[in-house]
Amino acid sequence: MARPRIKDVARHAGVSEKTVSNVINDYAHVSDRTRRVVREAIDQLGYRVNLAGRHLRRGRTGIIALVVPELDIPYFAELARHVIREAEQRSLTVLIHQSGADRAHELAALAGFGSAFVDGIILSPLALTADDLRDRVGAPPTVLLGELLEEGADHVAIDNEGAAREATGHLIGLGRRAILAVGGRDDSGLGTAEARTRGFRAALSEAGIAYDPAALLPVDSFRMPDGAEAVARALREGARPDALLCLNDQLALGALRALHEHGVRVPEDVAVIGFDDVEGGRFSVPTLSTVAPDKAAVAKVAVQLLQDRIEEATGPEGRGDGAVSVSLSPQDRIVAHRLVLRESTEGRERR
Amino acid sequence: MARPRIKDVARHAGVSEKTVSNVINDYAHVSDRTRRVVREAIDQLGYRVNLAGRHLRRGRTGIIALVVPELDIPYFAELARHVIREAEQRSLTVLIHQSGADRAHELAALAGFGSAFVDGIILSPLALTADDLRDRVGAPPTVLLGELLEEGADHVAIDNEGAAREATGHLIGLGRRAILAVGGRDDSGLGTAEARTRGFRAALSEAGIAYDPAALLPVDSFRMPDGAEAVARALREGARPDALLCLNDQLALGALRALHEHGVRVPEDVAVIGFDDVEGGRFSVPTLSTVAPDKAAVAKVAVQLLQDRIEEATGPEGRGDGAVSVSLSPQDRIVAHRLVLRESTEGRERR
DNA sequence: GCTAGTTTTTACATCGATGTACATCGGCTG
DNA sequence: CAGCCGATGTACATCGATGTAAAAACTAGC
Repeated sequence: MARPRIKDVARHAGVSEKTVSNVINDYAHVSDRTRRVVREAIDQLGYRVNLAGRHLRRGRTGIIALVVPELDIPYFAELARHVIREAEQRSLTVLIHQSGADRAHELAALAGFGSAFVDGIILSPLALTADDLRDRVGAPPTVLLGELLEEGADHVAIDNEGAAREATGHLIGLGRRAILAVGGRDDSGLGTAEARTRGFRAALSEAGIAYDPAALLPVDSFRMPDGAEAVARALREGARPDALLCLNDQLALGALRALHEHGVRVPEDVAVIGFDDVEGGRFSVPTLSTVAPDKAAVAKVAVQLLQDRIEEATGPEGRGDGAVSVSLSPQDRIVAHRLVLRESTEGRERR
Repeated sequence: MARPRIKDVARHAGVSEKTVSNVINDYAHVSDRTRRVVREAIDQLGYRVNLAGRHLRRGRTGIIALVVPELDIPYFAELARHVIREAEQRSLTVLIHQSGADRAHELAALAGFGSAFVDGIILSPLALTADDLRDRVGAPPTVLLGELLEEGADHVAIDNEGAAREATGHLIGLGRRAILAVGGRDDSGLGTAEARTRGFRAALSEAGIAYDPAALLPVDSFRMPDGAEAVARALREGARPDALLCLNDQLALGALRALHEHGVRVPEDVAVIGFDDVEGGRFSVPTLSTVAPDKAAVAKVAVQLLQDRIEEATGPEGRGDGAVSVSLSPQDRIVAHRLVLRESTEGRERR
């Protein structure tokens, strides 16, 4: 049998459609008796509201999109878990979208998937440029995760530069001097990797260690194979580091593997530290020291901020046009991070 | 300025709303000149179709939901990547939903999130019972991943029992006799873990090895900490296995860590094999032997099957009522798997 | 019993896009 | 040049739910 509509429920209960709607939406002025009759009709027919109709009328879907480069980079998966939890508490549904670190996909996401059917977007950009963020007429409210790409957008991040400086400082404190930055790159840009590279250089400079551009091992993406390859290549080419600052844990885990294959001991010969504090680093051999961002806080702040923007754009009851408003000044929110020291820098004795 | 509607574009271009709609939808009989004029108006106004209106009219959203227990279990993240890719090729958008292995959430997903706004669902169930799958009036078409829970539902899986038998056989072939199944459980049920446990027992029995129920190390969930704890506890309690069949790679990676901490050599003292072939197992120390399901095939078959069901339920052009149809017989699709042998069973020399 | 005030319920328009059915146009045939 | 045809374009109804405004039902007070 076809799915029942509100009309069917109304007929079945002998009331008007609007009354059924009122019951569904807990409108105050409905007599108990009517309410009961309608409820029964709903149960009997197995009626459930049609989101399309409601969405059209209300102008809101209650869905927000989380756009990440790759879901199978554990950091993003763990972050997604937190965002979902946080959104759920505010009765928002999260649509996760994988951009594949592809500019076209990220742009499509920014535009609301070519159709404004999400109320807002939390975007973790990799390939976007600052220009892409301008001129977003009609796009839904957006919060960026990671480094600020451009004035005028809300964003949530840790202090990447400071964190990298601390992590590098930790390595230096262990007496290491020949430190490579795996994933490091030219630090003039705006992204997260650039900020971390800046922190790396700042720490070297503070310690009076000369900086050699060859200390940056570039990678194509931030995954285990890339970390393993970059380190293997460096060793083959004669590099003799005594420490590695890996710009994320995946690179670090790949690096651990490469060091192992080359018979290099960690941390005795080479100390290794990463970023993100993913679960894999707590069970690797050796366990991985890392910069742990407060992921729950990132998620909480991002969802909160986005919800504020949504309400601002459409009014608390919806029925706005969903366009970006420029009234509130953009927010830069920094959340906490901390160093988590494990075997890959501190050795086994610490356990 | 408010978001433009089709009406605004029509006025701007000096044509009717329907003509604009025809252009948007690539209807054949529109003159080139009209098409161009409309396109220009669309660009100038920055018009994008409103999904709510289209959805209401067409009865389809082009969105399917993928429901997994936990996104930060890499297997599901990797699977999600494949499903997304596959769906994209069929111009479907994937909404990922995390059920937290929670029955209430899985039920909500089955019901289409309390509102039929997804066209179909791919569900990887953990906590559902067969009963939950009955009586799904009005719910969208659904494809299950993993073992068959109940006649009458479409599902896609590998031959879990057979795969477990092969994996166990491999361990036995290495001369191992004292094999523990990490994550193993009472094998009378219908889930994936149960099927793998059956395969484990079958292999033991074929090899004439006596089965001791203590060989099953139960876990609360299938993550690294659980694997590490289960194995650590077994060792503390005096177990002296020479091989571990771990029901997924996360458990195996946790087990590797626990063995390492107890000074047990892998694979010399204990051989370890897992399931899923996640990326972490290719970089662990030692690398992890595993049963590799053809994830791309799982995704492909699942999306394909789901799309067929959707068309069947609503007609190729949409505008159906989205209710479950019982006309086509339910499909049981088995996809390929293979053993991937790495250091954790074969040792270093193989590389 | 009637009026004023309040609560409950209803009819109707509306959100935006698109299918249906029909009107119009230009060109071609005989 | 009438008549016909296919190609284009349009008016209108429709999808389902809900806001608005007003009618209906009820209550209380005199």
